[in-house]
Amino acid sequence: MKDNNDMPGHLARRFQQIAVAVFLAEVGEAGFDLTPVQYAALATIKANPGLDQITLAGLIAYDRTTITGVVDRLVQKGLVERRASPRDRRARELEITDEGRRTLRKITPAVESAQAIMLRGLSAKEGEELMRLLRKAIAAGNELSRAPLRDIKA
Amino acid sequence: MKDNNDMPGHLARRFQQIAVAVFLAEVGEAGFDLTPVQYAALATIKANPGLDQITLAGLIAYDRTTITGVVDRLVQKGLVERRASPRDRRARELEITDEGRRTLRKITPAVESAQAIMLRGLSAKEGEELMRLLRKAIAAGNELSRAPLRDIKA
DNA sequence: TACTGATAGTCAGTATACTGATTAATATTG
DNA sequence: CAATATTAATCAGTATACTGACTATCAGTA
Repeated sequence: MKDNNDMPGHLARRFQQIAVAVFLAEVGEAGFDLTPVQYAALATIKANPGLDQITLAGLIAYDRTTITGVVDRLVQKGLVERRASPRDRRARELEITDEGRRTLRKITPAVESAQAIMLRGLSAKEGEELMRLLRKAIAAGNELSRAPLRDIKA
Repeated sequence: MKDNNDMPGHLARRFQQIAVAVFLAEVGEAGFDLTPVQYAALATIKANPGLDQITLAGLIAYDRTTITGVVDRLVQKGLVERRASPRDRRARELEITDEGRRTLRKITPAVESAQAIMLRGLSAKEGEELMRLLRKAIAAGNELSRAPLRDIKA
């Protein structure tokens, strides 16, 4: 009888569960109220000023229907501005605000410490190897989810 | 600047996302409508007849507030029976039904093939190593989430 | 036994994630 | 250029996950 511990799917779920908990704990202790998903979106908006929501979704592999709510909350917190694109009236352009920039800067130590904590059972070498294997498995499975990772359209 | 691909948290999320998509696709193709979470719960109920919801939650590391809904849906699908415990009037005992047993049996090939597909980018050795590292990281972080893995109380 | 604390389960509320549909606008093509 | 297809975004609906509160019950102790 196959145990849960032999199921990569179960291990994936469990590791993610811990990763989220650690992230929220570290960030919360630093005095911020930002989820992992919101953080990734905010950082990506900062790195790609003026991008639209579909591009944002592709860069972090979120579903397009999920991104709407995530951006809603970032806007509501005053960290991001959303405005109609002048080039394509279907699209919304996203821009980080000064407040968003400030938050991102101040939150970084907590985010980094969270990444360390979630690997605390592993040696540095093992942590690297885990990330390598995850990247490899993810690359092979990229097209299997509804929200694959996408490059910026040239 | 740290990339998403260097963040174990992001990789965890992405791998889990693919794992769920693959599971649902395989199981759906086999003609069943069962989520990974429901599958794990069902298998655990079968292996531990008469267990209560808190014990079930501990065995698969689900939050106790999540398990309520999961069991609701299993009961509604006729796969599980929930009844008051005679020993403890707070608790509910869970039992798999014949229909649940049948479903579990018929769904197994799809579940196994899903586990293989989500590792298809890795060699057998790499897949084993990924699972080992995940298990190790999870063990070290077990207490960090609200829903840690728990043994059955002796 | 009465009091205190712990436990099983649920509920309301919020956030991710998806399916599938819809609207509005843009792109493509006959 | 008119018909068609595609695309950006949103919406309604469902399923995990969690926080924090609450009820009912049980267990331990003064």
